[in-house]
Amino acid sequence: MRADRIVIADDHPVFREGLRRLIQGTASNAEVIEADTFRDMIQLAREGPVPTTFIVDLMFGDRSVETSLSALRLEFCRTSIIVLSMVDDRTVAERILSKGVDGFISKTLSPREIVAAIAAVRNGDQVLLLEPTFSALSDRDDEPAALTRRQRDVLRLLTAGKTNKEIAQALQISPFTVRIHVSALLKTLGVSSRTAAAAKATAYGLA
Amino acid sequence: MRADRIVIADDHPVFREGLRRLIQGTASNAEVIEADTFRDMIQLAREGPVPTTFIVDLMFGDRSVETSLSALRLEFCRTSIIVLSMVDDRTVAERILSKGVDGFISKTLSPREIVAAIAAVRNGDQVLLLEPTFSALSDRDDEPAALTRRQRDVLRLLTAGKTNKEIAQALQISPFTVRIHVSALLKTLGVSSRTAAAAKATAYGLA
DNA sequence: AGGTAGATAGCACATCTGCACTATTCTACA
DNA sequence: TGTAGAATAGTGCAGATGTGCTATCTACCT
Repeated sequence: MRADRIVIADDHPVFREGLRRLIQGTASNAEVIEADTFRDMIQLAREGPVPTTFIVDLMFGDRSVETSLSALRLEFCRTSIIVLSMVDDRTVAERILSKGVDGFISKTLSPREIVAAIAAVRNGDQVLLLEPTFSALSDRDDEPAALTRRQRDVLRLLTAGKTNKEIAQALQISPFTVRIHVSALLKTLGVSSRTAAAAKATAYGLA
Repeated sequence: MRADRIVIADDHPVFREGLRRLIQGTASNAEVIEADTFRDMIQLAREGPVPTTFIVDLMFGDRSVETSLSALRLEFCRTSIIVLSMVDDRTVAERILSKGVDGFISKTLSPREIVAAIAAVRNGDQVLLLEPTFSALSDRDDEPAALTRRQRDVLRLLTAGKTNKEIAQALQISPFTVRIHVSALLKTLGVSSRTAAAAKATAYGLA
């Protein structure tokens, strides 16, 4: 069994240190690395073996790392990502989780609960979400990037790795038409290549 | 809130029916659809609104649906996929989970536990747990498709949607060299386009 | 010493892709 | 009944992509 390699990123040294001690108390063989900025975390993660877990504070100063999570998820596909947050906002949590993060944990929980949640992600190899007062989830129909039905059809097949010709065949339309849809959805998604679109679709759970 | 649309695929009518009743007992407004083959499930899923949850038996007769799960995950990105299995094998579970499935639940658990696990996935939008005796996870170093180190570097960036030029810049090598690596990894992965490679990498947890 | 494999770099060629432009048809909506 | 938006189909063009070739350098194995 490969040793766990856990990278903690938080700009509060006290909290970070406390978390490190808590983790090492339950997983003594784990290698725990601390970073006080998101950038440092990436830097440290790229050195040496791929980390098994990221534990990231959502806010650094007044800046949220939310926009960087998709890229993090893409670059470290096999690493568990756990986001810690001071806020308990449900919509924020759902938005974060939709980026492919494995856990969203409130810092307001007790240390024991936080550690238990982290351990669950690490041991169970999956996901979980916390928040004390979560009940039902929202309708999910939150703006899927304003793609038309046909564009979504195309995006789905594109994300599956199909070429324009294959998409045309699958949807029984002309390859020319497929290109129109591809161009349109690239513009909407704000990217300039189909592979980037596929990456974004995967990261955001679109398609 | 959109109604849940749950598709159950299992070749044992009794189990299927029991599961349906259990689910409707806890989520009375859910639309539950039954299929007795994997193929039927896909067929039913493609008709009407996109399902919110798939609950799939791992084995149909003596045939495993394992190889079809990646395709399922790709086609239904926003649908929770839960795999049920008679076997408790840890390595099998991990292999299945690595395909992007949201849950792996043993049929040997009590009905109440199964329903709770399914409800957790459905409500929590993430979440899943499984197997009573899971402890540590394996080393994860199971043959990453025999790609070289450099090819993995390239694949990782490629999967993130980067162009050859961007990859070259990121890795500080020539675009020509990037193309060599791309060509090589395409051949190894058995695909013929970068987007297909990205799809495969995402589905198989490579990169 | 010789052989193999990986990483590097380049060239040439055919194809694919993304974009700009035009144009027709159909549906929904005011 | 227009009008707007979506889907359809096409052409032309520039740039990106994938493949096949050659070639050098390093590391490792026999």
